[in-house]
Amino acid sequence: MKDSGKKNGEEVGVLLKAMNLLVTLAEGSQTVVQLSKRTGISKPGVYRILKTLDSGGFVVRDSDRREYNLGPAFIGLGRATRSSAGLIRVVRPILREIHEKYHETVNLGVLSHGKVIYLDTIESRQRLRVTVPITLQDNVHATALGKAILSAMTSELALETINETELLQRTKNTMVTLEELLMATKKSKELGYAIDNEEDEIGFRCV
Amino acid sequence: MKDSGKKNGEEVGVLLKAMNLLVTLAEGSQTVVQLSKRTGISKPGVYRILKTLDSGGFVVRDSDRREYNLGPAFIGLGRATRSSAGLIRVVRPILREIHEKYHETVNLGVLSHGKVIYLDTIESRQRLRVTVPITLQDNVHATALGKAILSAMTSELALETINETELLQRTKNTMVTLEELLMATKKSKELGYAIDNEEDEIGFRCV
DNA sequence: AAAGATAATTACGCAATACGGAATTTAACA
DNA sequence: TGTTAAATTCCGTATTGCGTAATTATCTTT
Repeated sequence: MKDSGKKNGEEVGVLLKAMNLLVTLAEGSQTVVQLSKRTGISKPGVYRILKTLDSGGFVVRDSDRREYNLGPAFIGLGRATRSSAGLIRVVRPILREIHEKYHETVNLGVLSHGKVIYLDTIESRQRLRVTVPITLQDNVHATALGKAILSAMTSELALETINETELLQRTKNTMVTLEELLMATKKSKELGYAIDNEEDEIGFRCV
Repeated sequence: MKDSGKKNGEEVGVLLKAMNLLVTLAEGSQTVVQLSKRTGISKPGVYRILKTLDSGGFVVRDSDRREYNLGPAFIGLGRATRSSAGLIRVVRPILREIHEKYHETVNLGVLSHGKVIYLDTIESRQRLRVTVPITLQDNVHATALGKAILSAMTSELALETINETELLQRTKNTMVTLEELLMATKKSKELGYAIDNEEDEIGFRCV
């Protein structure tokens, strides 16, 4: 509901807004008003940006022209990215193996500017009630995957990364101090895995 | 080397440029200068936009920090789009079947604002010499796929679609007049398939 | 290792652009 | 048909992004 296109140093405001909208859209189709409320961007602003993105196939409109969705361009760009990265092809079999073993949802992610961006997911079959909407990115400090990545870094690098992010209090269990987080990271390094105990969202635990 | 961020009606200029850059990047990693030349956007402009996209994980920089690539965000957004579209899951087996039968590259695409956006591709094994770089989108009028799509539409809709695009002369075989194109479309409708006879790129034929 | 060349990055002042409040049109619903 | 809520357009203004030119970093060459 607040910052959405704040220039940090020399970045382009509209673009930040556009990316914000796209990331928000990844969670499901939404109307102009909904997006405006979620992102804090003015209604005409959202409208203009979506219109532009639409012209490039980056978003599409529903049959009733009210809700917007991510467009076909992302499928193409996603493919292009995968083929240039090559990572997923290598890692997917491993994810699948883990999934077979524990029958729980398995995530693959990378770190980018203090956020965990999910690259691949194999969903649990026994999905309890609701389907979890696809999330594009999450905070490093409040997810098991994020902390696992941190623990695999040199401590200087980890520190630098943590400094890049705001330690938002997502739930009452979220670690919001640098000390806590570094401690947890160290522990993870010893254990070989990391834990998220309802730190990002109540009702979800993660290993 | 020319138009890149021309506003048509009420669109956001920088965004058009950014999309242009991303589409260009889909063809392979490139430097600021290369992108500037390819797209006609000024060097500082390219730099600013890439910097912004980088901050959102939409592009990444090579290890030597000179070349830019599409970023992990597209993998996530691609996944999100696929799951909401559901189309590919249905169509892929069919593509594969065709591929098995003829051992040639098979493409799946949709029409978006007068361009064919490629959603999925199964590449030919016997790839002659070079690997064809992944293209995100092509002109409707100069590809077999584009013309196939046109032929499946009502003629009014096809006409409307054609009017949306500039009929660029890609090669000496490209159809640049409305009449030619409508004629070809009609023919395709009868045949059940469409042909691209070196109309988009010399050396490539397509069915 | 120094010089030359090429690319990345920053500075900066100006014009265009994107901004958002308010008005208007369109659509959904009762 | 009337009512409400959303989409879309208007419009004056300030901001933002723009591109030239200067600077710094990086790669090449001898």
